[in-house]
Amino acid sequence: MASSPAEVVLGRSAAGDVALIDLDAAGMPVSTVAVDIDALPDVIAARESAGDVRWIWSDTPTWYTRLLSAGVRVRRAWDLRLVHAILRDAASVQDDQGLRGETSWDAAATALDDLDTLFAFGDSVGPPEGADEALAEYRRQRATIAIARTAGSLRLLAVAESAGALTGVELHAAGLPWSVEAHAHLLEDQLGPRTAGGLPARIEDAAAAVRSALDDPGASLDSQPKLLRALHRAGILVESTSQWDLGRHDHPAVAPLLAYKKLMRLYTANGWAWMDEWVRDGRFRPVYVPAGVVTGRWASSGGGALQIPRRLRTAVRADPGWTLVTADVAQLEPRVLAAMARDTALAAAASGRDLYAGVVDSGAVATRAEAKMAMLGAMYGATTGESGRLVPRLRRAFPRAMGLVDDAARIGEDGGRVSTWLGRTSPAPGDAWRALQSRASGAEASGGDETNARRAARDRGRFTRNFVVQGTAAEWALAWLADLRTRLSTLAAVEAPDAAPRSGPAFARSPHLAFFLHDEIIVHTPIVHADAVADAVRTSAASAGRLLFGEFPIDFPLDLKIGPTAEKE
DNA sequence: CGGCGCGGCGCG
DNA sequence: AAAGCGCGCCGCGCCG
Repeated sequence: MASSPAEVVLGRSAAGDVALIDLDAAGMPVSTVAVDIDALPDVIAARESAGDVRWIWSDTPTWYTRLLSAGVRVRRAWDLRLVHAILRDAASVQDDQGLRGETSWDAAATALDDLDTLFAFGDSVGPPEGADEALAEYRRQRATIAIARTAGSLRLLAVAESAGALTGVELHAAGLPWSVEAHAHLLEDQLGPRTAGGLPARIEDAAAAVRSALDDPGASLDSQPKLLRALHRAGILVESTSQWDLGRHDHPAVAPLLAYKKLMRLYTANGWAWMDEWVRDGRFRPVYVPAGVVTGRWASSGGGALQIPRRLRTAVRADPGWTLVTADVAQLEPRVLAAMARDTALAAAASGRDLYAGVVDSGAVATRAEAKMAMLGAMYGATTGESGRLVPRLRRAFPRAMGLVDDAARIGEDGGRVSTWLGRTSPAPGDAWRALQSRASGAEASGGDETNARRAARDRGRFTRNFVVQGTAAEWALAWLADLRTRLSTLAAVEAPDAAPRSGPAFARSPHLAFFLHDEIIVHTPIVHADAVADAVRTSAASAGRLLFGEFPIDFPLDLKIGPTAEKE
């Protein structure tokens, strides 16, 4: 059993430099040192090499971005802003510390644009940066967790969330190795040569084909209302201009229009302009926003990191002498659901490679496609169509798992709140929602009031239904990331110059995380370490499962690949 | 001119 | 083929 890390609070001191406050095991301050801001990276590096430290700070991007760019990496942190948000909303918390009243910690994350100026300690836009305020907030958080009924889970969540915050900053700093050559080749292949002004040739060709097929030389293809009218004039009676709607119609304009939309999407979302703006020195560096989604999932800002088309993944290329280890979890959400619900029948169906095949073997449905549709429908709250029709069969086969999501939905419909496995709690309904419900139950409620209220209640039920599953899956992924990050950091740097990465911070000279997307990771590694990295990826997945669910028999099989990333299917 | 809602579409 | 959850970003069109 490793001893607990030392705890050090970091914050601005009254004199304008940085205070490091060492805490004892009870969280009481035992000593304070003040250091000049320019000396901070060296001081922190020295403490890191002297022993295991958890750095307690207001906000990870604020502090860690500058440290990383000075070449200093830390192992552990406690992000007061992120943990505050968890505890503020957590249903399992008694707020006798007055934590919920400390609203200055509710401030949004620091904008990345501001990071360069933050260490001037001027007018900060983020949460309090002062060491005394940070210490007081940490003591509130510690005490709040200690008396919660689920102290162990909340502490685990706080630590995992903070490790995620470190990882998010590191992912941005390291970036995803991206070949502008491969990307440009794909663009030219699909769109034609880059043009100085006007649209690329393939897009113009498709547009001309559409207008010709519509017999409408002036048809606007980019304005939805105008396009809809043009389609109607040509006798194509679609209700929308979506590709699914269009695809159901058999008209010579449909194929070129779908092609136009596809090419236009590539051009506007991930074309040359995107490349120029987001790829620097062979790296795509999105801004990751840990816990940016209410469920605890990460969001991203800039570059659309969560929406890189699979077809563009061919532009992800390791540096010379390096390779990529790509892994994603097969059916993470239903596995997490099985474990949360302690549903041994679903866990048994999930055992091995493919959960959906296991569901078929259980006899609940006939085909893999039905199993997938039914399971997604159960977790998302489908009520109509084939998905809605199949869900009752899952209810009979897996009553515990389905009972868990059905309960979550009912609580949401009633205006209640639900929590993830580790205790992240969904937000309470807003005033408008409450007003709608009480108006509908009043004496002079109209039929319209009741319809609207019922629809809003069901909308919220679908949200809370999904919240418990999506949020717990996000917790599993955090645990996976955190454990993997630690394991990777123990793999030695490679000294061979031909295996040096082309760009990036110091820590990226050895195997490191390069991408994360909900249930998928990409590690950039020297080729000599690829097998060790793959082992670490698998081991950390197993470890994450045990950390959350103990000995409950659920496994989290990975699709893992060493080598160039390829588009799926 | 900027802000915002919407339709549409990419990702899990 | 799409429906049920969660996102971000694009262009358009409307508003002030």
